[in-house]
Amino acid sequence: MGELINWIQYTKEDKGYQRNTSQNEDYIKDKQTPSNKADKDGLLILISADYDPEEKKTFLKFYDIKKKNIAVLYDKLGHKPYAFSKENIEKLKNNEHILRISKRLVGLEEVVKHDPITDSDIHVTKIIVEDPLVIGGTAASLRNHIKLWEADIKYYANYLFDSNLNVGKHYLYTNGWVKEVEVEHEEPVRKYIKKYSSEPLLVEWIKLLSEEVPEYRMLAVDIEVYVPDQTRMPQPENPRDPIFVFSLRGTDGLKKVLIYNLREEKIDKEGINEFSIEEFKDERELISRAMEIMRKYPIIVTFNGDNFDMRYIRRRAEYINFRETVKDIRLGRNDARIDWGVHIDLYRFFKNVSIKNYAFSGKYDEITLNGIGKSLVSLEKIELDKSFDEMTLREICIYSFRDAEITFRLANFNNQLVMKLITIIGRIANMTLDDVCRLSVSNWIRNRMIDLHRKKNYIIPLQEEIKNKGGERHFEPVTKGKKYKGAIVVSPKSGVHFNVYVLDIASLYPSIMKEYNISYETVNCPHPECRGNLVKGTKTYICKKQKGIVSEFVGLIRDIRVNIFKKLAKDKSLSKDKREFFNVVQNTLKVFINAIYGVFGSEEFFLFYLPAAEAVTTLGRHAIEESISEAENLGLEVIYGDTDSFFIKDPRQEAIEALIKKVSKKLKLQLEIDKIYRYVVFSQRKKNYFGVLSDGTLDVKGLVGKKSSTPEYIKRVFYRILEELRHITTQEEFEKAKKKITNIIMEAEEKLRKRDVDIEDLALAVTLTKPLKSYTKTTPQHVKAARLIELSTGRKILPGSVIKYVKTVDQNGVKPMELIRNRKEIDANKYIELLWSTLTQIVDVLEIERVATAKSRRLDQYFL
DNA sequence: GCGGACTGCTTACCT
DNA sequence: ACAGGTAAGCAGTCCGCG
Repeated sequence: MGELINWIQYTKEDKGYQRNTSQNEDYIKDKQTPSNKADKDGLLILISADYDPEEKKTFLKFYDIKKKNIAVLYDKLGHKPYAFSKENIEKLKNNEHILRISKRLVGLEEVVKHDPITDSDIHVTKIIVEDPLVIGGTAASLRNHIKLWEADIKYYANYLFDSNLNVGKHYLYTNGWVKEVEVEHEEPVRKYIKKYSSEPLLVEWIKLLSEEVPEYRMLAVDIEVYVPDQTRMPQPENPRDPIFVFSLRGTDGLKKVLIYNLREEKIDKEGINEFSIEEFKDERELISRAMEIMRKYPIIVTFNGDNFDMRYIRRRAEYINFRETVKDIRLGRNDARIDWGVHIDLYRFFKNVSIKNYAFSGKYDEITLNGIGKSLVSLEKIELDKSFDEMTLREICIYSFRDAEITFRLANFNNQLVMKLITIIGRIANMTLDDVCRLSVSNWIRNRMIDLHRKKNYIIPLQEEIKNKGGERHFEPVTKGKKYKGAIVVSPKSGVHFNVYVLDIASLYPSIMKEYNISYETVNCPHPECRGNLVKGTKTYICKKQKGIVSEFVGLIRDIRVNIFKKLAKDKSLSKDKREFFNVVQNTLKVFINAIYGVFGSEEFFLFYLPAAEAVTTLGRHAIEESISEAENLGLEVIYGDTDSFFIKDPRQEAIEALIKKVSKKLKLQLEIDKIYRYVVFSQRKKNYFGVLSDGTLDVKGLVGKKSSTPEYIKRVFYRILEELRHITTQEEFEKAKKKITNIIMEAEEKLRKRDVDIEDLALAVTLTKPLKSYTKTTPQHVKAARLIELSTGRKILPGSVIKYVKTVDQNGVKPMELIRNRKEIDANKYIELLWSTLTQIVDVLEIERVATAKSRRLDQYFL
């Protein structure tokens, strides 16, 4: 391995490990405080772990804060892979499958575990083996032949849980061991640690989450492959085309393009000062040099490197008999990891819906380098109007470097916000950074739940065991195909309403899970004495004796967020940077809190239990119904409600305060004023309205004019109308605005009729959500358009791509944007209909009417 | 053979 | 591979109609 991994020799020599059966022995020998804060010698942060199949050991990857390198440490505890069986030892000893693997069997041990479902201690057999593959991963593995518990947890994850290690935590290295280290905290943090000193669990979390996240040394990498005829994309699994460009951009200021000059072209470097160019005469030299540079960086960042860049490098090197040079790139089925550090694939990270919607509040919608770059760091790809064949190598270098630059900026903007996020998620989930950036929120939560089970010595139940608890479904879901009934939506009172307060129940579902002790083991628990503790309107009962593991976890992280990190984020005695950091922490906690209910309500989730999920929504419906009726008792007028929030028209201040008190007392839930509208406009449709908030900002919900698929032209008319409405403060002003709005509509319609609109602005943009082949039941318009693109250009349209098409007068009725040649093809009437149907949603309520039919209409035939 | 009523599919949104 | 509820447009089907 590389020169940078200084400590590997300490550990690799240490082969004579002993078997250690005590599963809870600390890796950490003792606690230590660094004598001097400035001296960061040996101060490490755990960021990753993996299993070395040759050494048959787990190794840990630490980020060395001072050296800004990776330190690798191999296992010294003699930890071994294992799983549990409920058969007793004697019986197992003679089991044919155990006999079959006896050579790789380390031992069988009887251990006591707590079974959360029966709430009792049970004796199980721990099957300890030499190699994780004995447990799972091959056809012959034990878990495919005998019933095992905890047999589908990655071995290195197991290792972290059992060794009491936590990803993202600081450790101190001395004499071949790492020790847990007490890092210094700032005064406000210390204050909280003191305040909650009677709750050790809470203190642990405060400490863990407030530790500093280092500034990582990283390198962004992007490669280009030379494909002679542009018709095909380079395929890593068939790497017949040469890699000819590596663009590299590092946090230390490195800006380099390495190019294999396969055309023997004189590259014009004049005026390029953004980066330097290194030329190579041979592809192998290029790859060697690129790998040499890459190995100097502990963190490699790519955009889609798992399935393209890193994979192609490895496969191509193998293809040209150059495997040795790239053997420290390890390809998995769906990922590419690097032995010398951590490879972060930003494509995987940004694709994650929790990241997209919660961490970045949906600021980007297209998951491409261009789309995300544009939205988050205001840098776009260089547009290509010709193929590499037709470009000079100079042009290709500039093009390629831009990609590396965007990737670099995505990883580095806002003080490495993305890396902070990944690290904090790693801390909360106790998951390696490699896994955090590749896996979804359900895996993050699963990982932490497994850790919590281990720490409580709970055996993790099988999905079938949870299902076998039984318990019926009590309410038919409203939506066909759903598993259980969800939230309620109260029909809006249509019309214009001034001075409207929106109240919402603070984190409704998580609060319910916490307050009502909802967890897979506490809902329909085994204790006869809890059977009377029913969820209203159901036969579901909830445990009164034990605190549920899920409930406890939600409660804990919710408390930490609300009581500590939200406050730290606003603590003026802290520096701006610190406050921002704590704000990222509290937002990351929010991601978890928001996702927990959904994850536990998902059938695939390993702790899914339908009666528990149903109990949450049932209690949620009660909560909002009770809140609304309490509001009405206080003489408040409720004009709309959805799930956890309701709208009150022109309320008395005291009534609101009284309501908040009442709900807090009666339901143990916190009502909050979410927002106040100067006015809000409802049609009769649910989840569709707009309003102007007290600070004058426009708030549009659900209306067609807001949808990403609506043509730009119609959107613009829509927002122009709303802009007219935005300034209105009184009923009288409404009347005046109506005239203006009518004019806007008439003008827009006239332009459409004359087809006096840019074709691009008429495109509907609809996402293809699955492969073209799998639309068998119907052929939606965007599918028709996508097929036309494939037919005429030969380009393959993949799921996730946004299809832009226009409505035409030909027999298809649609045509992809890029194939339109003539304005005459456009079906103007369809667009006029579309315009009206979009605007109806705002205009209806304002009593602006559309009178004549499309054909006979003239401008003066509109009236108010 | 045609058109309206209806159902189902698909997407994008809200909480 | 986090949930359910709602709106809207369109595709496809059924049914009545001398």
